Amino acid sequence: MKYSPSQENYIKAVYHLQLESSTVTTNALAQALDTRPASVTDMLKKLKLQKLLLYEKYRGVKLTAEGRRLAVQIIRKHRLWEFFLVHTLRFGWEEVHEIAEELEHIGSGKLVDRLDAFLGFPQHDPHGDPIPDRLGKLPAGTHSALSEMPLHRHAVVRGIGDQRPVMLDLLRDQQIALGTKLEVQKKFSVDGSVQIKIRGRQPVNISAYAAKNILVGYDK
Amino acid sequence: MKYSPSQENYIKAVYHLQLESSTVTTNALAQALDTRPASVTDMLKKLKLQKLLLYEKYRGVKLTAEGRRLAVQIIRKHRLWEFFLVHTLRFGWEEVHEIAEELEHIGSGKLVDRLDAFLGFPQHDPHGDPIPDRLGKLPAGTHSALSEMPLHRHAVVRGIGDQRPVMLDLLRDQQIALGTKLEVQKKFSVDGSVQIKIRGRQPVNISAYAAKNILVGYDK
DNA sequence: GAAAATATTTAGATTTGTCTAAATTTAAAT
DNA sequence: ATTTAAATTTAGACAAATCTAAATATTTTC
Repeated sequence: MKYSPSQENYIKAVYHLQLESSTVTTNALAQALDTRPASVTDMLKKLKLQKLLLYEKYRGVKLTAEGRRLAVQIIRKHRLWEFFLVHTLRFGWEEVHEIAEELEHIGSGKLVDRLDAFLGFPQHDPHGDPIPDRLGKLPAGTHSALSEMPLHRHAVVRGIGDQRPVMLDLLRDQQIALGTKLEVQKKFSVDGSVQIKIRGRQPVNISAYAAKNILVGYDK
Repeated sequence: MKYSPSQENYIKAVYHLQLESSTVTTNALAQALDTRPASVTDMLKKLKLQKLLLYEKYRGVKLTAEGRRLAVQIIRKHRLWEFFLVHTLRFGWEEVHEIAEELEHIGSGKLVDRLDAFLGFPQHDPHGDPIPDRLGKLPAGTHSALSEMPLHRHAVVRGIGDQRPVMLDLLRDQQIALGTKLEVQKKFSVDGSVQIKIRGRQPVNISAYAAKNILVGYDK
């Protein structure tokens, strides 16, 4: 199936927003896509017909398996092109996003796969974001900041960014150490803080700064 | 100014057709663009408003200087991407046209120029067609494909694109060699073949493929 | 739990690029 | 020089993606 750039942008936006809260609102989409809520409603109806997402009016929206598959392929293209722009064409990492927004809509699957091979199957783009492989799988045992974690994904603390005593002090206080298993339950967009759950304990809040410096790994 | 892919395709088509006969008809465009004559008329009106072409109803169409500039930039992108696909990503030369049709509409001018530099400023694409430089100049007079020649201009064979024995065999048969002086008398749009005249001989026909791979020089 | 505030959807319009069918102009043929 | 044929344009319609303004739901607040 072939989708328009606009449709692809909607699917991608839903995917990204779903990482922050599992069902996505019309307004959030309108803001992310720089468009009007009414336009979002219109498009959601079309995407629902194409079975790319589940949508009940006033109830928000979720991707179907097919929608997720599509989103991941678009993200794969985006990140591979960014890698290409920075490492092959020597663009600065700040300039590549906009160009990749266009390139990600180029159709040919063979093109992406050849590009992937040419680049040496990179696992992370220039911003540190993981690049899905041909089958949509993220690099195994990925490290990413706690602040970047999708909700409810089980993860293990693998490293600490800021290792100053003040930071380690905070971690000790919260009983977080290498190997601690946790999941993000909620994200507060006001200040970027996250609420995490560790089995057998009460949920606790972690500031945006700390969350950026707690590196976690997860499988699949 | 930013133009839609559709507008760019029209401009490109006019440019190519103008090489065959200096004013271009509605029907020829409809055929080239695989669309209806009525749609062509509609679009020509819009492109005229944008001053990309000169159009008087029933009288056919011609590019303005600005239209020509745009066409050359699109062709530049197309051919650079084709070169990239064949030489960097190792596609076969038959498969690249379709993908380049999409890539040529990517906006960023910086992207094209970086790509050009990365590829080593190639002067001809994998089909032997000349690649305009950043300023729209074709590789210095000396190397233009026979297929790109305007009618009745005197030229001299300066190089051969495809140098395989099968090609050289054809050239020997037609008594065409480096230094042969010729002119194009007619172009057949059906198959892209050209009729050439060499002084003291009968006119002969050269296929589109061969014409693209016979590189000729002419002064100014 | 009703009123106020916010979020979402509908209704109707607009723009871009396309189409079909009919009308008109130009070119070709007798 | 008419008539016929071919090419081109107009008129009116349609789908995609968007918008504004108004109507309706939902959520929040008191």
